[in-house]
Amino acid sequence: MTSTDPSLPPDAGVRPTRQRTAVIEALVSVDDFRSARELHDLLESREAQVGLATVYRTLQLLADAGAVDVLRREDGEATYRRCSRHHHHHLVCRSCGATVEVEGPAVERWTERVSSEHGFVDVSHTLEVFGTCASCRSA
Amino acid sequence: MTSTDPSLPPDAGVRPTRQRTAVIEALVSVDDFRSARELHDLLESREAQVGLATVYRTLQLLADAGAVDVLRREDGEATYRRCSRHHHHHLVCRSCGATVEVEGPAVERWTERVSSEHGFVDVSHTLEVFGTCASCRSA
DNA sequence: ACAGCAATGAGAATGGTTGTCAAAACCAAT
DNA sequence: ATTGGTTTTGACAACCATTCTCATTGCTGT
Repeated sequence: MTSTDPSLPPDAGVRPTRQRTAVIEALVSVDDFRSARELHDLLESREAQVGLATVYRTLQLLADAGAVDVLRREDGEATYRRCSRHHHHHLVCRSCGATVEVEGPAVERWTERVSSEHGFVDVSHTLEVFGTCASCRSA
Repeated sequence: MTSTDPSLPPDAGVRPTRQRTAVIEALVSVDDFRSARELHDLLESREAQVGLATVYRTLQLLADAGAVDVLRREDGEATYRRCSRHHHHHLVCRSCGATVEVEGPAVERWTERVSSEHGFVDVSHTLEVFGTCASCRSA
């Protein structure tokens, strides 16, 4: 099997199967945050034949590898999106779900400063911005 | 603004019952994020006799009123904490769960700027910082 | 081909959260 | 106090996302 798949990490013991490829392609084609069930439905409509459990497993794999970002909706349901590898945040339209990746050096600095002021080490952070995008505003 | 009165807002139709008072007192006594089940267990150990469903309902009520903050753990479970009413963020120790409320004018400005740059309106944001606090570091 | 490990699928199990609904508590006005 | 109407509660069922189980299948290197 040609390991030309660009999205799976070249780690040992991880095989690029038909199912995993299908999940990744689904993620690439819809460039928005989608839940596992939504992705599974999409795959079904494409006759891709992937079990729901496998979708979950693959998403977890990708999330651990840092290939997708995980975002929780208000109700706690996890959604996934293929993302660039460098650190960034999201601007999410709460109406249509459109997302924009944004960087915030100021935020990174602020996080650093505040956490060290309080004696916290080994810090990470989550930051998501929700709003109404331009097209949804006029619509 | 910062009413330290641990009571419900004087909105019409909302009654300060024994159960609601108990939930609020539990929230006040443990000044950390706790899940509904954890709070329910705590109430039971205090012989407070409050049904789990009522705990959920009360927490939702308080969250809607802005009297408590909701934070989701990694696994998606919702946790609640009594908080000051003004806008702030949290510094959370991922080892002991201790939380510090922090303010970030720089973050607020950045959020404003970035969202308007992308044509987003009516924006809100979530920002949580996770790390290891000083006492857990030395322990 | 063979052995061994990885991956899958189907369904069951788990667990947080919400819904249902009859009973109880409460408030206001007689 | 007694009514009458509304709110709240509790026990349990229902829901739903996620994980687990495990027998079966697929892949890989020898």
